Amino acid sequence: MSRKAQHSDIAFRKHDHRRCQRELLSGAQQLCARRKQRLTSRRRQVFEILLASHQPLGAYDILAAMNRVGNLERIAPPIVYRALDFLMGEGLIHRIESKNAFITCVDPGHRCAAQFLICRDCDQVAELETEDASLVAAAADLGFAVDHSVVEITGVCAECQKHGG
Amino acid sequence: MSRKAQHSDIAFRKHDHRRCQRELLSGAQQLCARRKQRLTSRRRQVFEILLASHQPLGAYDILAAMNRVGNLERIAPPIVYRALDFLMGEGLIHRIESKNAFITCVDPGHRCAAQFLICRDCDQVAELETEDASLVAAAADLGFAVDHSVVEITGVCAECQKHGG
DNA sequence: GACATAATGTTATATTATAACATAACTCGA
DNA sequence: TCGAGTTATGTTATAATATAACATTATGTC
Repeated sequence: MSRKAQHSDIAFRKHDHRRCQRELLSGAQQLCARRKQRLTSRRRQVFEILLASHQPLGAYDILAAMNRVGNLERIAPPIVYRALDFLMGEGLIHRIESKNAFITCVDPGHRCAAQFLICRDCDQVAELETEDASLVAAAADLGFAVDHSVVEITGVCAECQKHGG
Repeated sequence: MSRKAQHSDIAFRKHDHRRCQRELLSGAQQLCARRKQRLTSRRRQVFEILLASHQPLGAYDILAAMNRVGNLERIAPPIVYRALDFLMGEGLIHRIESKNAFITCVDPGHRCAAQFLICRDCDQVAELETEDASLVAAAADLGFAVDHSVVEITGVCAECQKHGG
């Protein structure tokens, strides 16, 4: 079994999510510091909301979480979208196109195109970082210069297959 | 060079688009007839608008095209979305998630997961039908049952690289 | 033709995302 | 430390995408 597979199934296995969160947060802080980018409190707030979630969240879910904190402020959409743009720009989160949602990157800094396995039952997402050699080859054949790739596989994870029937 | 590549680059090469359209339309009619599905005039209208386009179109672009025909009727969004749902269900068109847009399938009936190369300059899309073996293997490793896959590669096609600089 | 079903039409509204501009906060050199 | 330039945040309004719910019409079948 490949390293990728070991890596990939984090979302589909029990693990210490608390620790996972702490590590990703401090990793993000270090990464931003190294790049002279500012992980401001708003940006961190959005990042932490995503970290705390086991599922991808829509921008308005994040917005609701921010407004739910019982305080007086009423956050508006652009604030969330701007924080999301920043976090995506730094590779700290990914956008799941087929769900209009966002999720933390399991391995920021490691700049390889991500691929996602999305369970339509439990809504969890596993991030892989395999590379599709045949697709890369086909693109090269056509002289197509790749910028960005979206690979999102929807289905049912092993756990949900057991339970769901 | 593989069959896929010969197939795939249709969108990025000169070809007889008229003939291409005619063939896809009659193919769609035959396919629906065989399946006892009704390619009604509304559905065909939407399909033809997509066929006539060299680019993916948003639902509201299609809507505008339908309302532009100088006649009195004012079509509303659900009509378009329902036709799109039908056409997707029959595999006659694809949805491009990263653009919220729709495009005709170059090879309906051939039920293999499609992959797209999307030029961000000219907005044209090449449909490939390669299969990502490593991803399929990774999914199998995890016991993940694949339902549907979205593979969308954005970049710049060969033609636009020449012109654009 | 009468019934059941499928498709279309209509109205209203939900969901996702951004434009445009005002204010505040940080940075850095004088 | 002041202030000019820049970056980030806040605010308001609205654009773009998509669906719910229900009324009407068309189609197929007996």
